Formats: sequence, C-alpha cells, structure tokens
Amino acid sequence: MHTDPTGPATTLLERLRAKITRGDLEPGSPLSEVSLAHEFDVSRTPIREVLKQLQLEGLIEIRPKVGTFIREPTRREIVEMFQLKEVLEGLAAALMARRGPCHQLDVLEDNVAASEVTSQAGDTDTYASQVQGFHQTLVDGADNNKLVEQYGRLMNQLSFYTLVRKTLDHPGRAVNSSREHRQVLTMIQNKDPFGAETTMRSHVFASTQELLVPRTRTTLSIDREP
Amino acid sequence: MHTDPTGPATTLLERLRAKITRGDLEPGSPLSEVSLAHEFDVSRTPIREVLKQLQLEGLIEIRPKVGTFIREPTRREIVEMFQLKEVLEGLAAALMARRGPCHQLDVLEDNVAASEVTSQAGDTDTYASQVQGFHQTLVDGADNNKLVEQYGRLMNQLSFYTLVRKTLDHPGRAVNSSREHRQVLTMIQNKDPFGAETTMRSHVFASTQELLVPRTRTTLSIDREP
DNA sequence: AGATCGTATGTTGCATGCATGTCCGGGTCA
DNA sequence: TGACCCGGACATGCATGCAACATACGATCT
Repeated sequence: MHTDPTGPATTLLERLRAKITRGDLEPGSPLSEVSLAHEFDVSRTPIREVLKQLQLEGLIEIRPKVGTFIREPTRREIVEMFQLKEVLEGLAAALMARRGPCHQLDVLEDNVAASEVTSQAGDTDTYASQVQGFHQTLVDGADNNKLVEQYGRLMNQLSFYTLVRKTLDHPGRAVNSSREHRQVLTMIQNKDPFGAETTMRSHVFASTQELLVPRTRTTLSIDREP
Repeated sequence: MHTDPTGPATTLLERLRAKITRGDLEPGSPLSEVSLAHEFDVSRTPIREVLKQLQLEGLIEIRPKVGTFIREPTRREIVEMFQLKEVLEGLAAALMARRGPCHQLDVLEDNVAASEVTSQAGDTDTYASQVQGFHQTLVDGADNNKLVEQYGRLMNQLSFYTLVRKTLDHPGRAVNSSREHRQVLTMIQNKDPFGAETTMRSHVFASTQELLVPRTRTTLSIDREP
C-alpha cells in the first residue's frame, strides 16, 4: 500500500513533488490531505505545509475550503513558460561559453557525440533522455545556482519530460535537434557567448515550435526538411 | 502592539513577506514562530506554513530544530540574480516591442518623460521610484504572467528597493539611466524586439555595474563622466 | 414534475499539546 | 586554569481535535 520507490533520504516536499511531476495523476485530480497523510504515513500538518509550497511552485491549486487539485497549465501559460525557457537556456549557453573549460563541458561533448549516433539510429527513447541531459548539463554548467533553481521550477511546471517525447516523434526532428546541439557546443568551445546564446535560443525556439504547432498528419512535417 | 499597516484583505503570506522585504529586520535576525504568531494574532500553524513558503522563495533560512533567520544573500548570489534580471528584463522589452501599443506603453511613455525631468532636477527620491516604475511597467507590459511571477520573486530576493537608492547616489548615473530608458522606449515604439532587448540588457548591465562595483569615495566616479 | 430548502458528509483552517532536538551555561574534575 | 559533561530553557516538528465552510443529495412543498 502506501509506499513509493523514492529513497528514504528525500524530503517530503520532494516526494510529493515527484509524485505530481511524474504524471501519474490526471490534471484536475483532487489531492486530499488525509489520503496523502495516510499514504506518506504522516499527519496532515506536514502535508499541508508541503501543499502550500507546491502551490507556490505552481504545480497544484488550492481552492480554499474546497480542496487541492493538480494544476493543468493553460496553453497560454505553456507558451509563456517556453518564452522563459528560451532566455534562461540562452543565458546558460552564454555563461558556459564565457566560463570556458569545466566538467560540464566534457559531459556536454560526450553527450552531443553520443546523441548524434542515437539520433541517426532512430532510438527515440535513448535520444529523449540525452536531450534531457544536454539541456540540464548546459544549465548546470552555467555555474549559476539561481538559474538552476528557476530553471528547475520551470521544468517542473512544464512537466517537460512528458512533452519532449511528443516532439521527437516528428520525423527528422531528432537529427535536426542533434545538429543544433552540436552547433551550440561548438560556440561554447569557441568561447563565443553571444553566438552560443543566439544559437541556443534558436534551438529552443525550434523545439518549442515542434511542440506547440502539432500537425494533423506527420507527413506534413516534410516541409521542414531541407 | 501587534498591528501592522497592511490592509486586512492581504494574506498572511504577503504580510510576512512584506515585513521581510521592507528591510526592517537585519539580515540574520531570528524569526521566532511564537513571536510571529503573537504578532499576527494567529497560532503557530499558519505561521509555519508561511515560513516554509518564504524559505522556498529564498527570503529566509530555516535551520531545522534551531530557528528561522532572515537570509542574507551572498555576493555571489547577488551577481547570479542580476544575471537573471538582465535576461528577464531583456525578454520583457522584446515581448513588449513585439506586442505593440498597449496600456503599459502609455504608462512607460509618461514615466520616461517624467523621469527625464526628475533626473535633471536631481530629485533622487522621486527618480528612484520612477525607476522602479519603469522596470515594473516594462515587465507588466510584456503580457507574460509567468515572467511577472519569476521577476517578482527575483526582486524580492534582491531587496531591490534598498539597492537602487545606492546606485542613484552616484553622480551622473540618474541622467545616464534616464537616457537609457528613453532609448529602450524608442526601440519598443519602433517595434524592434531585438533592439529593445539588447538595449535593455545593456541598461540593466550598466546599472548592475554601478551597484556591484562600489567605489571607496564618490569622487572616484568622475572617471565615468564624459 | 420541478424547484427549493435542509441536512449530511467530506473537506480545509487553525489552535493546541506533546515529543524531540539544539544551544548555552554552570559545575566538576583532572 | 582548562577541558568536559550535563541539565535546563527554548526552539522547532508533528499529531490531534475541533470549528467552519462548501458541496451533494434527498425530502418536501408548490
């Protein structure tokens, strides 16, 4: 019954947040304090504290005296968040270019090299996680903890993991994406902050378009091929 | 005794946040739950919920089983936050330029015109509030609520209001700042998102430099005059 | 039959009490 | 004199109980 696979060291906030961002629950589902309390084997008090924080993060909505519900971002909010994502990741690329060699740069090089192979092979699952790794490594490599925090919040709200998969189903997107990753990496290696930022923003914008402009049939995507 | 000037409609979170960002308390001051509960005439439970949220916002630090303290951002964190401020306000300028005429644009025009007069007159107090208004109006005018939220959090953490005043004490900064505001406004009026973003970021960067590079004597600032 | 009102139930909001951990100070011993 | 140990005061952490409100459902009246 009330058990979850997260380790015992993780805090209650992280566990509940994970439960929500994991996507197990439908948007709009009610989150009863008592049932959560029972599930996590604590009383309602710490649950309430956590829920208030998750509301501040934008993951849930607390209707006073009524109940707590999983929040469903409107389409408009999603667009807004992707605009933020673009500039935040752009900043990350610029900062990383300015910073020069570091551990994350090595990781990034390996990541890009590996994802080039994966994208050609058409292994969507693996490539999806590599994309995740690319963006996260980039943000981490910016050496700006506040950026990491804000970015993390944004990604949680976007439930990004669930969205990425859809994009990559578009034919040709993976190889395009991989090529753009390589371009960004080159700019960073060249210590060109402006170029890295611009290229990264273009990349994020392109990926966003793939997500936000769904096509009725996948064959329509050929108009984006060279 | 335990009364504060904030209206009765404001939530407890906002009241406590205001109490902290107001700057009444020294960084590092302890915030006892019981004293806060008594001050706001509630029990410890809602106070605890609010404190947890303020910790998430980065305004306070809760040392488990020890106490809660007003957080003092490190210099590094301040630099990090200003980097974020730069791209966020840059995004705001770009979005507002793309958006075209709107209520906030009118406000911005009035603001810039008024602050040009004020800066020449040397009325630092008034100009400080006008600067505040310029930046806030710009962010509001971007028509991106997520941006407004993130920006608001950032400004709270920066205790920006307390910092701005210092900058403006630098001779000549006010007129320079005013001129830069005018440039940004012009770019927005010209519907030039890229130009608006670039100009805005330069402006924010310049202001930041004024803040982060304190001089031992104010007379040293003459080397920045034309 | 349809609308309305009262009640039953489930939820959150908050106050309180107890358990637990931390920190500081005095007393003791070497 | 110095280090060490121990106990009390105070803080948080959490469980629980009660009150208040919102919602849904069913009986009742027209």
